[in-house]
Formats: sequence, C-alpha cells, structure tokens
Amino acid sequence: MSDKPVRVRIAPSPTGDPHVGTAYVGLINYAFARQNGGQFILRIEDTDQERSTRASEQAIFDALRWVGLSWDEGPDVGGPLGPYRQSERTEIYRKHVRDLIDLGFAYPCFCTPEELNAIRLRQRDLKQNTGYDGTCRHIPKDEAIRRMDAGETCVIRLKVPEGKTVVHDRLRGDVEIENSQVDDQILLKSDGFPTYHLANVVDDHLMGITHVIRAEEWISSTPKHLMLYEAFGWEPPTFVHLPLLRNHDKSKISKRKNPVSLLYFKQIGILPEAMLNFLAMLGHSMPDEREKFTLTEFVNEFSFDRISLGGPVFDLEKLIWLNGVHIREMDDDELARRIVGLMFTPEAMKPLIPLIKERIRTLGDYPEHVSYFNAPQIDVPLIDIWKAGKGMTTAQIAKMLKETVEFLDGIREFDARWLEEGLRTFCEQKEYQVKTLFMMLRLCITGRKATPPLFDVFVVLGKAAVGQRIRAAADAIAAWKPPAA
RNA sequence: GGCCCAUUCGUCUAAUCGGUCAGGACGCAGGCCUCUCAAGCCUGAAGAACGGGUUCGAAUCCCGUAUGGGCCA
Repeated sequence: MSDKPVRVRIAPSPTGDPHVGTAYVGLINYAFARQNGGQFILRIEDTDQERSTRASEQAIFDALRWVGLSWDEGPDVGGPLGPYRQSERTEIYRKHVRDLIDLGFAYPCFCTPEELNAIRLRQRDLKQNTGYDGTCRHIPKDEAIRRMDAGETCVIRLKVPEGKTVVHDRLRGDVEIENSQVDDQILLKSDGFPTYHLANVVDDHLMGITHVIRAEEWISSTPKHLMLYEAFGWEPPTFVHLPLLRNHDKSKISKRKNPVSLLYFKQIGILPEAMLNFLAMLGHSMPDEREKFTLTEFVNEFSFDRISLGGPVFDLEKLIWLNGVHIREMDDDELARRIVGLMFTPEAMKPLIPLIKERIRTLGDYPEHVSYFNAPQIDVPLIDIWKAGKGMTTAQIAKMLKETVEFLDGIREFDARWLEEGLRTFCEQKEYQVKTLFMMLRLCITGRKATPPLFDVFVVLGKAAVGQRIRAAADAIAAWKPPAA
C-alpha cells in the first residue's frame, strides 16, 4: 500500500429519493477520510439518462448535508479533478475506450439484440453459463474499426483474458474468481454512454481515489474493474466491501420492506445525529461498546478491523430508541429550536394550512389536526378498519391494502387528482368498493375517520410515508383477530 | 442454475495470541418509583446453524454440510 494521501468517494445515482444506504456508505468513507486527513469526494453517477434527475441529485446533496456529512469535492462545490457528474465526462470515457481498443483489451460488438437473445437461449439449452460468446472478438481489428467509424451500431466490450483474477479485499482477504465466470462486459453502450464499470474505473483513477469503499454487492464485478486497471496500466485502489444493510427478512434493504428514504426519517423527526449514530452501529462497534456517540467520536475510533461482516438488519425500533436518547440528553433550548425547525417553520407549515384552515376554530386546534403528519407510526384502529370492510375477512383486507401499495408504487405522479383517478380505476378493475378502500386508507395513514381530503393528505405526507403506513397497517390487520360475533 | 460472500440471544453487537458462568444494548416479561403515560432503576426469559477434525482445552483454527445473502442469467 502506498502512502499517498487518502482520497475516497461515494458515487450515488440521482434516481428517486436519497437512500439510507448512501448515507451508510458515505459515513464510512467520510470517517476514513477524516481520520487520515484525506479527501472525501462526491461524484454523481448519472449515466442512466432515463432515470436520473436534477431534483434527485439536489435531494442527495440536501440529505447528506442534513445528516452532517460534508464533501471536499463534488458537482456543487467543485474541485480540481472535475467535472464530478458523469454525464459531463462522456468525452473522457470515449477517449479511454478508444485507447483500450488500440491496445487490444476491448472490441466493438455488432451483435443485435435478437442475436444476443439467440446466443443466450442456445447456452441455456446446453446448460452452459450464459454470457456473451465472443462472436465479435474475432472480427479483425481494422475491419471492426472501419465498420464502427462508418457508423454501424455497436457497443464496445471488454476482452476478458484467460486465467483467474484475485481481488484483495481489505475485510475479506483474497477472493479468487475464474475469468471464465466474467462476461465480456459492455463498456460503452450504443448511445455512446459508458456503463457503470468503465466510468467507475476511469473516474476513480483520474480522481486519484486510493480506497474504494463500497457495498458488498459490487464484489463480484470487481474482477472486471481490476482487468480495466491492468489494461490501462494503472495501479488499482484498495478495495473495501462493506456488508449490505438488510430488511427484517435479511434480504438487501429495499423500500418495499423498509423505509429507506432519508427524507422519510427526517419527516418523522429522526435527528440527523441520531441517524448517523445508528448507522455507525451497524456492522461496526466502538472499542468500549458505547452506543451513543458523536460523529467526531466515530471518526476517532473507526477502524476496518472493527467491522463485522454479517449483513445487519436495519431495526427501526432501535433507531427510534437511540433518537430518544439523543433527545433526552439534548439542551432544552436546542431541542426547542429543532422542533420549531421541523414543524413550525413557515415552509414546513405551509402545505398543511390549506388542509386545516376550515377545520380549526382557534389556533390551539392546530396541533391535534396535524399530529399524524410527523408521527413515526400510526396507531391503526384495527377494529375500525375491519368494520369498514363490512364483512371482508382480515386476510382480504390485508390483500387489498398490499395491492394498493403496489399500485401506488408504480404511479407516475404523486398528485391529488392523479391519485384519485388512478385509485378509482384501480377499484373498478379489482372490483373493490371505492368508499370502502378510501376509508381504510384514511384510517391507515392517519389513524382517524375524519380528516382533510384523503389525497391532499397523501401528497403532503409523501409517497414514502404513505407506502410505509399502508404496509404497516396491512401487516397489522393480517395478524389481528376480529372479535367473535 | 453458475460464481462469490457470510453465519454469536428475535434484532444490533462484545470477547481480536484457543482457557469467559458467552458480556452489553434494543425489543419482550415481571417488579420498584409514580396522579396517568413516559423516563429512570432492579430482575428475568432468550444465543454459539449442524457434523467432523486439530488441541490438554474451540464461539475462536481447518474441512464438509446446511441456511441466509449478493452478483450474473
């Protein structure tokens, strides 16, 4: 290992809500950088033009700043080795791919989707490993370049050599993988955009990254990255593959089964320092086993040697407990400021006002009308939901609610008119009673029978919280027994 | 299905040179305190995936199996 100054990075994709996993991996990278007097870099991986948005990118900046992680270089703060947005670096990737072709480590592939599909089917029939069979590898280089320059549609693939590749992982030791297991990975897509693997390696090298600290899911693609370093003649960084955060059933953490949006945790009133503190306890422990600590303390004590490799389950209960500890130990004035900042700033209150204006008679009525907006969980009156079902079994109700969440997950725009129309159509198709479903949803997300218009409440609450609450209610009702008649 | 990673109470974890009644925390149960509810304090139930080895001695090292997970398809 060299004694170059430490430079690490996180590279989130700006799709959807800012993810708790980004904060987790960010925290470890941040701690390692700070501990070693190095730099922590934020790079935006927006090569998926379809799904990336500027709004999502901004939400990542905001969420990381909210938890208290700051970066030394990034799209918004600049830096000497930018640009830090991959969509602004496509020329760099194209040049490097050109070099790879010249050196014989990559080749253009003209196979059509139909041909690729045929290859896959044939391999499946023969019970071979699936993967590109290397047809276009054998096209002579000058012919291939001529066809490519003539504008024939193609992708550029990595020419995986024979042999095996050893990944030196800081936490797991040497991991050997046969190169025959590695596909001739696409490096550059036919639209001229790079894939993750290429962009990642090129950027990490050009940005002087010394340690790639990322989630375990990347370990099996590391051989591809190593081959690229080798092909370019670059020294690879140290790889550190962190355990993956898990749902309660141990699968990789996902929004279907767990709240994962940092926006959600903020909304229900998790303190940013508690959020970070909690994440720091997953897969890592302090030498004295203390559970409450600050970011600075974590930076001082963090060590790769104290990381445990079993994928930790994200336990919301414990997060809420820890948050309570932080609240109790907080200075009164500070706590007051935090509550005001969360609930009573003009910006935070504004969306709630139209919903309650015609329902309050004194200003003092305000709190009871908005109490469910920032609640971490709703005490769902199961008996009322059951009664609203008018004879439906709890299993039927749970099924209906789950289907509704799935429907909501797929909805394009989370806006009141759109939601109502969508759900009415949904009821028609499924032959559910509109009134019944709407009352149940009201009970699920607010715990009450009387509320402002349902879909206005949906919009203010946001997609993450709505999905979370309905899911929780569905689980609760499924496990509940109605009273005997 | 192929490859890879992992495996200590339900959950987060400790014990890093093999010797511990396997410790702590969340949650759960019971109790104390108390106008209620929290908080706080006390007590309790709860764990080494399984099978082989190595060793005087294994949670700890090795092998196999199982289970979970990830990636690719």
